[in-house]
Amino acid sequence: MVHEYLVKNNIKPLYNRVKVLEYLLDKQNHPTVDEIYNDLVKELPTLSKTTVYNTLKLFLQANLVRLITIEDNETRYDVNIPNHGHFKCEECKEIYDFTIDIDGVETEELSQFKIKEKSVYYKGICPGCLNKKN
Amino acid sequence: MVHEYLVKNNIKPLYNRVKVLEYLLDKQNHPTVDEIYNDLVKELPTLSKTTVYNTLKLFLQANLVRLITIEDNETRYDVNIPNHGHFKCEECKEIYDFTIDIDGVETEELSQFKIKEKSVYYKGICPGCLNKKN
DNA sequence: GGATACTCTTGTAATCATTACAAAATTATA
DNA sequence: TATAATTTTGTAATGATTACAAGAGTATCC
Ligand SMILES: [Mn+2]
Ligand SMILES: [Mn+2]
Ligand SMILES: [Zn+2]
Ligand SMILES: [Zn+2]
Repeated sequence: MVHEYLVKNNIKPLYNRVKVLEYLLDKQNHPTVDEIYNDLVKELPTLSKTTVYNTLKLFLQANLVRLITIEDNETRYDVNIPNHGHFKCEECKEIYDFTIDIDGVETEELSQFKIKEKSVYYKGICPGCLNKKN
Repeated sequence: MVHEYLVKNNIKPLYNRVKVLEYLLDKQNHPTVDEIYNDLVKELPTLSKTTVYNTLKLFLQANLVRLITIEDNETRYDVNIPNHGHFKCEECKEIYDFTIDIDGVETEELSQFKIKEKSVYYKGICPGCLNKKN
């Protein structure tokens, strides 16, 4: 449960925080701050966008969420699940998850480096959009 | 030679364009627009930042360069070389290239997807910064 | 419970990278 | 050389993110 999960990660489970994390867990949507804010403000009319930013920064520091920076002009957020990459469709802009065993790839060049985080982003066209083109 | 390389890619080899591409090829630096501009303006005093943006956009469309979006607040550029990933050191902020055979990784989940571009970003601490810490 | 201190939230203003745009300069075409 | 097309430039507009201070909420202690 989200409440306990926050406590376990040393984050006070305040109302807004629970709502933001629940949002990220429910909609596996890779949302922007604007999307999070616009959806949540319906339920939480006094919510401010700054709070969404603050909350996400807190979650980032605690490694509960991670940034998705496929595009240089849109920052998206995702719950932090290991061994999954992201595919962004150039047509419909949808972001798909896919499992990838990136830890299984050899990178002996980096043997002296301390690796803390790995990101894999693909771009292209999704099956749905490929079909529409034919 | 840069001049011919541009011609071959259907890009008029105008003076600024040659300079920007040479800059990217010489300094394997993964520079920001600001860094490119600030360095080149020494040689090209009338250069404008808009031109740097325009030129890079052109190169992107022609697939001569690619975006590096490791951080959400800094867009960097790199000459487009296949099968290499980027490691960014959290301490010194340096971005290191490393070779990675990402095409060798199985992703049968994406068998119906048309993949056009793959990016791999790691974060952590580089050997130099690890040493300083001890 | 009530006073006090601490933390969180909010709204507005500031910042900064990028884009839009139109005029000036350059280059190509005839 | 004239004319058209493209490129460059400088400035203004945009938009996402951050800074900041006041207000609201929460915890602690008596
Ligand atoms: Mn995801
Ligand atoms: Mn590189
Ligand atoms: Zn699609
Ligand atoms: Zn370092």
